[in-house]
Amino acid sequence: MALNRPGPNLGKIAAAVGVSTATVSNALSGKGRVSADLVDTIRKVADELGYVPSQAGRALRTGRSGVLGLVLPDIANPLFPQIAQAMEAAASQAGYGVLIADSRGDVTTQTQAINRLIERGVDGMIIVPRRGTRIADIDCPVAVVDTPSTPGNTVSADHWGGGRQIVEHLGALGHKRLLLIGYDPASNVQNDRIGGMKSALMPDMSAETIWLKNLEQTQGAGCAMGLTGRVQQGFTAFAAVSDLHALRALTELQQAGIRVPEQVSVTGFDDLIFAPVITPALTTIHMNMATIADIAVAALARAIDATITTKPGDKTRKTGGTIVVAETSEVPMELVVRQSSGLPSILLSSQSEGTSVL
Amino acid sequence: MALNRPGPNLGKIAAAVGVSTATVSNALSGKGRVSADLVDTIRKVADELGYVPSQAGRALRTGRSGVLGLVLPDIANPLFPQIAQAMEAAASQAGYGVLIADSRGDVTTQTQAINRLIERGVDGMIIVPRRGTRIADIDCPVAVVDTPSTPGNTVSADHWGGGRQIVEHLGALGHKRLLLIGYDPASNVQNDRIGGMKSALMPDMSAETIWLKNLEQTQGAGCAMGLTGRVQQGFTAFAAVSDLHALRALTELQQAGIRVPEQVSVTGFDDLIFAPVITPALTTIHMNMATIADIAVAALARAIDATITTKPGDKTRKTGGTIVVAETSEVPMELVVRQSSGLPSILLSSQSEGTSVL
DNA sequence: ATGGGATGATTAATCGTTTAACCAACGCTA
DNA sequence: TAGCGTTGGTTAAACGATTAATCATCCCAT
Repeated sequence: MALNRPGPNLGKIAAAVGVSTATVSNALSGKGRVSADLVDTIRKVADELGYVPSQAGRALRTGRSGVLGLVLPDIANPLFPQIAQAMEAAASQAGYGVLIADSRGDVTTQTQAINRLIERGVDGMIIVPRRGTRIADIDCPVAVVDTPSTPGNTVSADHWGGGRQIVEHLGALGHKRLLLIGYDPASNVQNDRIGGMKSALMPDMSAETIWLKNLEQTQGAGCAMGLTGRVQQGFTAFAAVSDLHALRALTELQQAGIRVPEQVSVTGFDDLIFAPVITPALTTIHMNMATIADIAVAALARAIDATITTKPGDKTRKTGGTIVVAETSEVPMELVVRQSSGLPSILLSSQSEGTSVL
Repeated sequence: MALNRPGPNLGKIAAAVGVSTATVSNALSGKGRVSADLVDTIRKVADELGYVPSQAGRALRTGRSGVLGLVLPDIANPLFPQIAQAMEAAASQAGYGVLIADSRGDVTTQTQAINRLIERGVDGMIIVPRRGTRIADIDCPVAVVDTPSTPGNTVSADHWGGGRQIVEHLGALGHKRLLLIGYDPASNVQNDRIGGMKSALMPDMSAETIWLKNLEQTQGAGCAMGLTGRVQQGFTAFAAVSDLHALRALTELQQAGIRVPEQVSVTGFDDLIFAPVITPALTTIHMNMATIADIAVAALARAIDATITTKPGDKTRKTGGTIVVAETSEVPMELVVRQSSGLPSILLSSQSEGTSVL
């Protein structure tokens, strides 16, 4: 049967020019020794014929597929678009394709997804881990993108530093009592963000932390957070570890008639798509995904290029489990001040109240 | 050089069992004629050796990569996670991998992205088109997922029907004056949603449509929509073509002290991740992405299997531009009634006002 | 003039899988 | 027992690109 690809191959070009396929290959790759004008001729003919190299043939010969696997704990995560977009851009810039693997929140599914990627012959993987992810027994270079405190983390945003910035901002505005809103206490990222927030508290400031996941276990998913009570208790700022939870807090407060930012401030994390367009626009921490992706892909590419130099015939070679390291592992986050954070009502009451209505 | 893959290949299994590689291939694929017990032996040995077939070798021989390309107009679109997740699931179910290509909103970039996919040898593509997308000159099966009114659409949600459902719901609640909120008047999907909404208006109902993109061109991105004025004009329901815009409307109304759903109702589209957790939870239209993905992938797989039967050596074969068709092209959407829609204040005022406070 | 580098191209092997074509038995019928 | 279909396997040729090894020139210095 042997289904032929529609386009021409090296042999066709070689025949057209009147040289050997090896020369064509060398000319196009610029590797061997080919005279300058022959290179030109070959390039031109290749273009005319609309030649596109067969990745399959190349992959078979070189043992490299030119494809990276992107393993995500849950594609449904609202942050995923940013990650996928940045990784795809960085990878295609570096000449790689991106194969996605979603584990839909399940560890077993994740293992299967990783195996499928290996079967597809990816040259490397970018893994955004979930607690419980088994990375050890993957036999290709792996870049781990989580948070600096995670062992083996290759590169990530400086979540701790982001937390600091948020609280420094709120502190500068004069907020004293903060409610820190996390979702999953088992998440490294969220813990780092909260940890950073706490570390930036000035002596005259205090903070309490709630974890929505725990709350939802008793009160059901999407339950109210009881923020009205918190406001009465004197909390003036609500700092969430994600814009999603910040939005949840914001709408709950608005619904209760509490004015943001006049009475209390709300801040998020990640600068999700809705952050700038809601009213009031959300003060949040922006993540420079492009930089993170560039670093991750570059580190991966280096590791992949390194494996190519291993001696041929070394069948017992174990590139396995190599978690790639990058020179920079922490990418700073950026505070984006919008309308949802402002002077706390305590301070305003000493001035004429309501002057800073949006 | 010839970098060897770490694992065993067909030859290794063949040597271990003492048969030819062809027999091993036949045994594992179940194609040729191999005795039942020999199949068992081969399977067992293959397992023991941890054999994983080389996709590169297979791809080279069969001309099929086992990979589908997923072309998206803009990964940053909040609906993308759903699409990617569903497509990945459907594809891996059908034995395909998914290579992503993002065009970051640009048509030129999209063309390049499509070309990269072709170079990578994808067997087929799933394209969520953008106006201006050139599909004609793609030489592999293509499934187009947009909206039924788009020419060449393979499968999509019944956006028109979804629009109908929303307005029927609002009509049943007693709303008479509706503001329909679109973003981009050039979007087929949005036009169908709006069209469906209008088609469900009862004789005693009226609707006006605003397009945010036009608004933003004069007033800047993320500008206010002036909904307070609309409420004063007597509009009691705001139906957006996306949860994102519904959220924008909702927060703007809440900020202005207008109560939802007591005074006015707000509805969205797509059931984005924040829809159920905000206050009030958003009434919206849910899209059955899994079904759409299954249909798209199945149609694609059929077309791919069909090309394999074309005679070998047919170098001039043009599978090109074949937009795949599916038996079902419209998948119904589902109304999800939550808290953001309710009886309009006009009706409530005849009863005791404020009884239905959330 | 002749050995020795460059230079420029070719030859042929190889990656791992699939599959058409062929072949050797074996059993069965005529 | 010659002929024939069936069963169970082997052989060998692809697929397309890469690259080590080889070869043929030509040039220049000794």
